[in-house]
Amino acid sequence: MPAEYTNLEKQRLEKLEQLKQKGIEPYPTRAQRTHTSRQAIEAYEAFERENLGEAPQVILAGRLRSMRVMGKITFAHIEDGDGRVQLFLRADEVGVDAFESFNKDLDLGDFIQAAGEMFRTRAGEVTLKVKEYRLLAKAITPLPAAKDEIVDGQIVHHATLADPETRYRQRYADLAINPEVRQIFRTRAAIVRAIREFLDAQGFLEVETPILQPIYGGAAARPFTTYHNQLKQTLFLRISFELYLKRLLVGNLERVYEIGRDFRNEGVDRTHNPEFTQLEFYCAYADYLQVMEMTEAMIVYVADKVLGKRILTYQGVTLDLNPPWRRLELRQGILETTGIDFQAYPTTQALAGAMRNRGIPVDPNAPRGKLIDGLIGDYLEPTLIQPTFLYNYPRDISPLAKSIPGDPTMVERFEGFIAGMELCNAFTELNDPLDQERRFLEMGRDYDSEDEQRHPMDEDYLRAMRYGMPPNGGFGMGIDRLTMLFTDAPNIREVILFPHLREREEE
RNA sequence: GGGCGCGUAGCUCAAUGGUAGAGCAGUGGCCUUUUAAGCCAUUGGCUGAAGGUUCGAGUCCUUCCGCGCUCACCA
Repeated sequence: MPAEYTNLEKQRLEKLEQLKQKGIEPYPTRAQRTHTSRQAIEAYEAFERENLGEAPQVILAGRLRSMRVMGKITFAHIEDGDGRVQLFLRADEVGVDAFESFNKDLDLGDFIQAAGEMFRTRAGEVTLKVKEYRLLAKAITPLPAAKDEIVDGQIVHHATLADPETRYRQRYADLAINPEVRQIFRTRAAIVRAIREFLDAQGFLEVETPILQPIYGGAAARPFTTYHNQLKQTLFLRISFELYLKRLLVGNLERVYEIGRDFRNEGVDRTHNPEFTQLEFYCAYADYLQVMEMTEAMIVYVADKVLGKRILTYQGVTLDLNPPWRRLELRQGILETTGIDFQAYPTTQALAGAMRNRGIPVDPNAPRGKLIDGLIGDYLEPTLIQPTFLYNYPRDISPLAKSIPGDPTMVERFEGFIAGMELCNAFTELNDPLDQERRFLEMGRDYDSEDEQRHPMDEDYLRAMRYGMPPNGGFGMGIDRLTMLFTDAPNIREVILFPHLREREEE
């Protein structure tokens, strides 16, 4: 079904026709460029500084972002990957026809290349004096923002694309006109790069494990389901990497990590997207306290590398990433925020009673661990603004973590919180195959009775563990949320290029 | 899924139930150092969709679609 063109698009299609009639190919196959905008400006400044003989001759390429036609001369700006540079055209230098065509046939948003000599205008801007230019690609649809200026190197928008729906659905347009959006994704890439550097330097091996899995596990989320036609097999998109990465420890790979996509068929909100990027690493012979220290070191390494600072502002709040982070025992934290010492209420009923006494609503179907988890989310998590490790969790919400010696009800697990947001989750990994089997069975029983969601028994994982798994510490962290912190993004969608939105009927 | 809010020109936004407007960009002019260039003129709308109330609906009511916030859900 052909697109319905707007009036503005029809005008541009007419210009396209006029160009063709003049023998100008609106989408030539090849382009030329000798300098980026920044390189050209730097080359000219070097020429000025060092009194070189001749001003630099350059060919620049980029997108036309502004045009000021003033009779026999025209000023314009093109934008490329490095920034913007001004073009200056004079009818008597480019030729009258080419000059007229530049003013009439080109539009904001078109890609062009321009050749000439760099100079500095009276107003002081380093500018390309165009001898020749060539259209590289005609834009039919106008970019949604048209007016902005550059003040002290900062782009000030006077009109912009603000509607979040359009920004996310047409991210290409958002990126094309909002340089700060491009910057978010450069920062995101830098974060991932820095994490790799940090882990690689410590002898970790980066691996890739299956995304399509016959049995999902490693987290408590509902999965997406799919189907392999030829194998006639139902498959799940992974909800975590954990069980596959720990199999690798059985295989004598002592330190492994993976950075990749997880998929969870759950609600969508400010901090949750159905697919998100996760880092998980597993480190043989480490426990959760060592992982805690690694976490601090890694985050600080990334902050130094990416931001060049360890104190950042997130949504108006100053956050200090300098280690050591606050360490707060979960039991103590819940006691302080709710007045409930869950250790004093060892059964679901006793804990539920204590909660009701304090006016805290209780889900009658929730087991004890879920009640405690609820207290964390509702009362504790919002108070954890500065980086905090919450540690020692109840066993029954942590089926893959190892018990604390001498306390079978609790496990060696911590979660890292910043800005009231859960950032990471780690534990001393359970490596006792018999205990693990018991936990799986308990979970199956639990989920059978209360949850509609059954956690499948992963027999191959148990078999792997029976071969012997070294004691190890494991770690998981959401890259999207770390990027939110580092880019001061209020919403996870700001840091995902193409966030999932409900499908909309077009036309 | 519940509650609240929003949806008007390409973009950003106006418009007591009474003729749908502005700025920007677009179009036509003038202009040889501008930079949100300026000046003159001017095009552009199925007001998210469908019903209803009314003499009359962008505005009130109902349903639907989409987005945002929020609650619920979410080891």
